[in-house]
Amino acid sequence: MRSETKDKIAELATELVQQVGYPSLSYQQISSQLGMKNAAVHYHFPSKEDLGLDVVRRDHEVFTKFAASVQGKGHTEQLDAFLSLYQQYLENGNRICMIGASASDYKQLPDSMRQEAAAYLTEVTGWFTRVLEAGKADGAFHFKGSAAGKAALMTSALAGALQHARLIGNDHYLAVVAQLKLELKP
Amino acid sequence: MRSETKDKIAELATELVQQVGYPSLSYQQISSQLGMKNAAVHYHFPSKEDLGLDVVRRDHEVFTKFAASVQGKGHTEQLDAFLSLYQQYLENGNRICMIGASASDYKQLPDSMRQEAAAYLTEVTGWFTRVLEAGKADGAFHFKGSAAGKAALMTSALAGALQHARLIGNDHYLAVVAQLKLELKP
DNA sequence: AAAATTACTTACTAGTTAGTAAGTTTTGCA
DNA sequence: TGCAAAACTTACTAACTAGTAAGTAATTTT
Repeated sequence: MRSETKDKIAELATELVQQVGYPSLSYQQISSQLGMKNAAVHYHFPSKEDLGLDVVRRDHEVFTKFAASVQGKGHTEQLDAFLSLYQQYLENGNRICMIGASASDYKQLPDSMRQEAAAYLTEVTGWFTRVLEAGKADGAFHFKGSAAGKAALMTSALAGALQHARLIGNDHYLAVVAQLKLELKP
Repeated sequence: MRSETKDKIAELATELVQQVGYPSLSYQQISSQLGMKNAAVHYHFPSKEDLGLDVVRRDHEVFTKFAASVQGKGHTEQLDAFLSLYQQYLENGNRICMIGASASDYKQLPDSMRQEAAAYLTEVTGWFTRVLEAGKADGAFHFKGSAAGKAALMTSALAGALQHARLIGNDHYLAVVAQLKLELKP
């Protein structure tokens, strides 16, 4: 019987980080929202760094499993699957992605979280690069320059679009996605 | 003799918001760094909302003046001027742009700041749209789809790239800029 | 059944936060 | 020179922050 409470804390903390950021994440908010005491959260995650690191790690794992789950599928299909993953954040309370949240909170992050977030972003851009590269080879995608450059552009555009959508509405995100897909057409 | 102190507070607050975000901006940090007392900052900016709103307004004004200053120049030149404006953030302590900072801190922002940031972003995307549209008409730029869609993509990509550069290095931002410029070539 | 481990609660600390009220100094002006 | 307004300082508050030590109840292991 593994710790359900720890999972619940991590899940809520994940949502809160995507909503308000790591610095504004508080033990009080977590404990009250889960109907427990402050110290109970500290029991599972002694320090805030422990909690924050676990949050980023879990989100990283979600992506890794996602990448494995779409492996072998068509390149357009893989891209669409990623886009709908991000779109869920938008529709679920205008969250931003974990990488974007980590990057904007960067200066307040402990080193362990910085490194984990960097590894996460490196893996995502790597995945994008491979999908784009392969998609170009089999004629599914078209773009100028290197796959790595295009991947860098796309990841940053999507992260930025999620954030900008908060300010000027979800249509902005949809417009960015539409433009990206349009430009990838052969 | 206008208030120099108020300007200095606003300037430091601007830098801090771009570094650590609005929620982590503290009167204590500002006052100690400027060699004054907490209450002195409150004298000029009674509430944190007053300060935060002024910070976004001033940054908005900087952009408005920038846009006016490059008006009439070549479209490629205008775009390059904007890019070097952003690149200064990167080189000056890995700041992120005010709009990106506002968007990621959105859930913690008072309404006045949300509205000001939204107006700011609307103005920036509008400026981009006009520059792209005109640049396409005179053959300086090439892109598929609408200028508005391309503008949405570019603003989000640049904001996201500034943030991602914190995690994986400044080369990421440069790669995104290079890709954007490459794709705009006729 | 006893011992030990897990999962908490109670109660607290030291530090930080925005914000305020009242008093003081500095500055500009008549 | 004297008055008034501007620009502060001193001293404080209430609320919040992460974190801890000690105690308790439940569960698991021996």
